[in-house]
Amino acid sequence: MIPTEKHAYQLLHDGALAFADVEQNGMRVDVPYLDKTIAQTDRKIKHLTKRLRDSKFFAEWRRIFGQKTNMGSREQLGHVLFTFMGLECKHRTPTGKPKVDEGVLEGIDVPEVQKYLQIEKLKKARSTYLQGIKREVCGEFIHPFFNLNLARSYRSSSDHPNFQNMPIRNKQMGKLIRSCFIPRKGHRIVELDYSGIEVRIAACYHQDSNMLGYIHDPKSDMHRDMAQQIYFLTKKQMTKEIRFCAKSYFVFAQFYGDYYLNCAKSLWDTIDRDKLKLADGTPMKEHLRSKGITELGACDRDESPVPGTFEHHLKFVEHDFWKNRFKEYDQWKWDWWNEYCATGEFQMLTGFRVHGDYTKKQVINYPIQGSAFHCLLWSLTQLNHWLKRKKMRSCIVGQIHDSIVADVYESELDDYLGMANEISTKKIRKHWPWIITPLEIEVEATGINQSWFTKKQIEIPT
DNA sequence: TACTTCGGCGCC
DNA sequence: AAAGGGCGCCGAAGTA
Repeated sequence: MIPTEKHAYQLLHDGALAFADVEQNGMRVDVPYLDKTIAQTDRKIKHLTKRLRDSKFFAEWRRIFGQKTNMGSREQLGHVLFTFMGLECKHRTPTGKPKVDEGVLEGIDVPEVQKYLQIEKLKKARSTYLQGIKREVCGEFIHPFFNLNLARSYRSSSDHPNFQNMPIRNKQMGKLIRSCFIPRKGHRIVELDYSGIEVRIAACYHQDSNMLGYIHDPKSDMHRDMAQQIYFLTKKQMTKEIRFCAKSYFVFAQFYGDYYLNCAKSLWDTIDRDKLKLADGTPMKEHLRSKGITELGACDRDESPVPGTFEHHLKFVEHDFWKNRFKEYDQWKWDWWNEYCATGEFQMLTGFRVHGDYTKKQVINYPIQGSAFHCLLWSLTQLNHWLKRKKMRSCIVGQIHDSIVADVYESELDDYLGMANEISTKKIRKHWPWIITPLEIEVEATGINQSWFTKKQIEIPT
């Protein structure tokens, strides 16, 4: 069956009804913890702010801005650093003002600037998350909205509060915020994720033979191979951290349409920031030096890269990536774009006919992002339907693009996981035969009555 | 006071 | 040839 627009409509209709259930279910909040944490964070911010205010650095700041002094203003901080202290401003925003973001400030060797960053992190936690959650608490639940009508890519979005951007990468911040969320009594929070769904769905479009090889062969690993090539490593020298860097800053960046200059720079900066080492402990920069690479390079798009620089190497890696390794994927991107240019529209595998004014990257990314999300949406809808039909105590409480968050009753865990696995990896492929790649899920769960922060990977019962 | 824009930052 | 895809929310600053 080739999906048609009618099926596409039905997907969103049923999805919207399922989301209404999810919104009504809501996520339980540990209100005493939330209140305690707001007060605590408040105190921390006040304390750190006072210390910064008493510094010589801030006296200078106040001398410059007088009555208008505002410690929360990055623009003012940038002015102090780049105009009055004479530091070189290397990065500007699209409107030409000095960039004063975390990346820039981290590279400035002034203790007060590092204090400022620490305060800003806490303010983000307080305003966007702690107070944002508090504002929406009703009883002891929040009921975030999940929208199907806002994202141009045909994904979903979430608001009031946005459930799809709760901190997790920064462990400290993740703990602070995710500890706010707890399961219902006698339940666990169970989160299932599609593994690499975008890569797999992309392959359903371009059908690149090398990519399909990677997806089908469990012993192969695209990110590991790219890490080895980027950093000149043998399999034995690899670490998880190195693989993660290659995956985030090269492979995914390339898939989204980035190019070697940005990739080279972020990969290079990460080496020092994360203190990357080989498996045997050799520092990464020392290793690269032994391979003849001593510096990043100018990263100026008007100058061609100099041999011996990391930038020059990455240009080669990028070329090899698209012209050798994944050349059929590369060809598909052009064919897909040209087809759009000729007809003014493209059709997603999930049946959406998309027309309008789009850039090349949008034309290439939307069908992949959109269809990948639609797999999640279809699975969530089926799973929700099953939970209701069986009158189970477990319920779905949220969704994050490629994952489903549920509040699962102790004795229903195995049934829930069995059915979730059945629907999201097997039934979906009967429903959509265009999915030519295997789909897999991973599951993380908290202990009974434990907060979302404590989730750990668990096995899916067979 | 109400609104918009910008820069920034959290997530996939 | 150009040069990071998709979201929502925050505070600062400017305008009406």
